[in-house]
Amino acid sequence: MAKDKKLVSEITSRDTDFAQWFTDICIKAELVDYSTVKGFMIMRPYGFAIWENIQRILDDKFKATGHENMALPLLIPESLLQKEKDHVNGFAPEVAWVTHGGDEKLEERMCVRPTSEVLFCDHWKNVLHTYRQLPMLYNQWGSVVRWEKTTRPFLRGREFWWQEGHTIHETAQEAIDETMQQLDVYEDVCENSLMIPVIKGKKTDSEKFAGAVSTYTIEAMMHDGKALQSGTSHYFGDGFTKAFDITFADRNNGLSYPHQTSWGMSTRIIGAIIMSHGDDDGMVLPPAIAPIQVVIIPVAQHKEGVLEKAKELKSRLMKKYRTKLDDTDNSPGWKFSEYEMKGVPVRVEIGPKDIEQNQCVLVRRDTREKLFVSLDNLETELEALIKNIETNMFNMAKENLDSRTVTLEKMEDIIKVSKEKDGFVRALWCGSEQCEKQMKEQAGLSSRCMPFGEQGVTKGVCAVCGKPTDTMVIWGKAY
RNA sequence: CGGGAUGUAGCUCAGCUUGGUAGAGCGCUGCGUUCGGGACGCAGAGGCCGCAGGUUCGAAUCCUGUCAUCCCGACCA
Repeated sequence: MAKDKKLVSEITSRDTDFAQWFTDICIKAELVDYSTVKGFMIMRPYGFAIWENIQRILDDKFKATGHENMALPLLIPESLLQKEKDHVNGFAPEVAWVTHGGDEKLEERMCVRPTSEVLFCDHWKNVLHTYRQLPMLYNQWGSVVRWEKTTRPFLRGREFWWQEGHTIHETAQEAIDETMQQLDVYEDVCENSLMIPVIKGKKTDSEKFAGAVSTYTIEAMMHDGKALQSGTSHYFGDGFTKAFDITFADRNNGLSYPHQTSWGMSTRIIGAIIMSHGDDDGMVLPPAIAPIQVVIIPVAQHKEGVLEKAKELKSRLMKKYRTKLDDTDNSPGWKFSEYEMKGVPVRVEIGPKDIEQNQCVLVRRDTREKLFVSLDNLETELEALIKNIETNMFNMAKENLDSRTVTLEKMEDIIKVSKEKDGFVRALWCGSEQCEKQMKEQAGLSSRCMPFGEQGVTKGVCAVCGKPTDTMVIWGKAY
């Protein structure tokens, strides 16, 4: 059969309507369901299993770098939210308010946390006394609420699940190092576990977190050329700790304000996985986070010996992989499509013909290539195949990123290119908010980040106003 | 928050113009035949036609209101 033919008619073709394709996958692959409250999604077991696997990887890395998990209240009294001026201005317009307890009106209304900076500050104020307690390296797994006007599964919801790391440090430098370290953790997880290449950099002032001194980001490019912020790390300096009057006895027996960070990654990353790797037949999941890594499909399972052999393979593979044997009475063709839609990295087919020849068929999800493998070296072949799949997934995503990134100098070229197709534009910027605004109005592009490393090193003039500058910016359309 | 559209079975929708017993496909249940790319036959279950008023002998259908959802813009992890 033709390789480019779409197998599953229920999924809209990716090139026909990318947004609809994405929604189809979320629903058909049973990742989420809509709830009766707009913007609040139900994460179904398969979708949640993906999140659990991501959580595990992140959590291990947080623990390895000395962080501890804890849990803070869901509600924030209005007076507490008000304490840091920039922060409240940024979040107040989009919080949900609790005004009553039972039938009784509350003395002070409380918002459902949109993020927990002020809660951590309120806590630190009580427990921090001496430099000997620093740093405090905390993380919280939970959900937050932001009353968004438009919502989409994973990408934007009124409630979303995430982790938020919050730390305080004795010195500014220590906090800055922490900010960078956690950004590197996110980069590592994206590139080495999720197989999504990212661009690491700093946000411009207009794009930074409300209340932060500086915000850092990893930006990924989706298959349609749009950007998705995949993780952020903020350096707060002592802005919050001064606003909350958090002090400690320092090494000279004076009172000092600690320096603070926060960093987060959310279930939005699942959207990034879908939109980076998926194709017309459904998801393509990175093996590291796939709830099912290997699915065994018996062919003609009613025939003698087939199911027994399939079970035997399952018990062998279970030792190393999350393995599922589908012995329901759906047809093999139905099963093929089902697990392709769900993005299972490797399918093992075993039927009477295979058993005769002591072999099985391995089919990789990313390329759909078939491999006939002797049952004697199944494990070694499978291990190599999975490595190969991971490399290929990263390379494909990288190729998309590279081929859709252009470096431009003149505004007219930027306008022209951004009208033709979505992608990243590298262009110099003088640093003024005015020019950033103009880029948005004329070319429809927002600044994604000022990239680190080689990407950022250059000299020339601002693409908008022509002033000399050495600040490179990645511009793009964002989700 | 502005502009547009849509609410009928679990899902996708037909029926509404011209009022008169609630429909199809897919999915679901049961039995049988199948099984190497979403198999087939037969039998079944499933509905407050978004909600509230009104007109009428009679409303899914006409009128008014209301709620919800989706798309496009402005705002956003």
